[in-house]
Amino acid sequence: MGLESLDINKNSGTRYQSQMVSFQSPRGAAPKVSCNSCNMREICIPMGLKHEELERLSSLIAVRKRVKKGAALYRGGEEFTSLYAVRTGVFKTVVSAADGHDQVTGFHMASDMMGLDGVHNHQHSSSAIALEDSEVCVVPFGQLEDLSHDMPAFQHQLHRMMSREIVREHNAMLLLGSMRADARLAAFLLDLIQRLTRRGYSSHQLVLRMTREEIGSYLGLKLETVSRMFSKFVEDGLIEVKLRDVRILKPDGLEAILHTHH
Amino acid sequence: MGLESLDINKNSGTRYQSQMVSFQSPRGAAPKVSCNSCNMREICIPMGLKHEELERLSSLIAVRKRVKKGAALYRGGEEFTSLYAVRTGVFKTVVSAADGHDQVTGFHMASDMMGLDGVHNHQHSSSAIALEDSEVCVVPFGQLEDLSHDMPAFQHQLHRMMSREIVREHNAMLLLGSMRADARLAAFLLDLIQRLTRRGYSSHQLVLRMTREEIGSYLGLKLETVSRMFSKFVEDGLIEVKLRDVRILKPDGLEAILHTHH
DNA sequence: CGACCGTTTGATAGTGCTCAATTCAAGTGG
DNA sequence: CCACTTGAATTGAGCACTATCAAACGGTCG
Repeated sequence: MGLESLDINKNSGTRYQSQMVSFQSPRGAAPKVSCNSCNMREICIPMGLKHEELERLSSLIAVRKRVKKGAALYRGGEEFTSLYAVRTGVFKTVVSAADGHDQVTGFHMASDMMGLDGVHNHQHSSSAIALEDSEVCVVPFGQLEDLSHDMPAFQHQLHRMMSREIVREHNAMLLLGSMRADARLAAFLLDLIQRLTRRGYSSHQLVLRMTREEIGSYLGLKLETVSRMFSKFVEDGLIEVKLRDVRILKPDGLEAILHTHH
Repeated sequence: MGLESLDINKNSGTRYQSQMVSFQSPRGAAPKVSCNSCNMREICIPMGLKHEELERLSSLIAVRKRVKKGAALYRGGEEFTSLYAVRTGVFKTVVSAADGHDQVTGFHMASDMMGLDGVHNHQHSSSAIALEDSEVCVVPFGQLEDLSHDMPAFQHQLHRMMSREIVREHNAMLLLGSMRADARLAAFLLDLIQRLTRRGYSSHQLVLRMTREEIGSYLGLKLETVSRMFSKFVEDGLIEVKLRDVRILKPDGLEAILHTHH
């Protein structure tokens, strides 16, 4: 199921992913960037690119940017200039309805791309908020298009990323349009675990970086309902929950919920 | 609100849009294609392109394809080779859940693009079904990428289309995640009318090309609920409904529903 | 004309929301 | 260091909304 998500323990070890940040540079500075040495290169933009292409991509991504917890990387309505690849930390993206009420459209962790919705109309139609102190790679979109002119493989990679976003949202629509509360939360947890596992984290333990309310907003549920579903899963012995800490005891049990009720 | 939709009367005149098809060619044949002479060129792919660029695009789109009512243009799982621009008629796109149960992800009318979800993984992740006898322009994606190499404006146009799809789905998520049944249907009707108006059709009258069940699938509601909401709008004097024929009496009244309830 | 599909409408049940109170964790300031 | 504050999460009770089951109607097309 194409959902989005949070962050978690590295295997059963330390809680924060500080080990993923190989160096700390002065606040707000622009550290030298190399996609070659980034341990997300296998699943980030560089995926499948040749060495020379990777070099040129690195030269493009000259800037990283730090975003403190609660701060916005960009906001709806602002001019669109760049895409952003999450390097460390977690973000939520939210769209605002006419009445000012927000809805979370995704959670984004290391290697995830943000900002694609801004290409149309050259302004962001959503906001990206850091759920913890985070760092992103800044990818100027104009230069990205220039670069892709004479690098077909790279151009195609860009198209695949945009298409993946579309597929992901199709799945989100399927979830919002046809699943019950328990199935929504089960799908959410399974998606989360899957994405974390792909990044080398534990496949049975995770730390939620977002509130129950944010989960509910993403799943189309109220925060009380999310809390109740967590409690139900605990009662059924499927998971263990201590606030933001979640341990998956029976992944198959969660999987089964997706197929119950139609 | 970025929804999707059906088809309708041309102003208050004839019901079908046969006048939009300037010539009829033999069944299954590949009629000569010219974006220049297509009356959708202002809002289709060609939007904003210069004359020379338009010529090269036309040469790319050498084939049109007819799809009979109820038939599939493509199905989930099939190999992805081309994008499709609706020329006449209406389509629905549907994704299938693991349990075989479907969900409509969009309705597509003249000038709308379909198939973008197939770029990722090179296979279609949804199906496109014609809701009436229709015709599409076939756009081979590989050639489209080739063409965009040396035509920056064209490349950017492609990116904007993909981004627009993402924005549209964000709005669909907002609808599915936070609106009540009446607001969903009101948003659906308003989106429909807006899209039809942009294409030169009446701004207050339309013909639904899809069933109540398909509308419900798209809006995350059961067909009975859709029917009841129609009846409620009629009672309130907002619209007139005679099966598939809908007349919008008070657009502002529908608009107001979007803002009621929080 | 009859069969069938789509639509409408009614009665009832269930799911998730609303409102409200309580617990818990993590600050903050005296 | 503890009292206080604040924000998040849990839990309960009642209700609103939508789904479900069922029946009847209507339009279309063989």
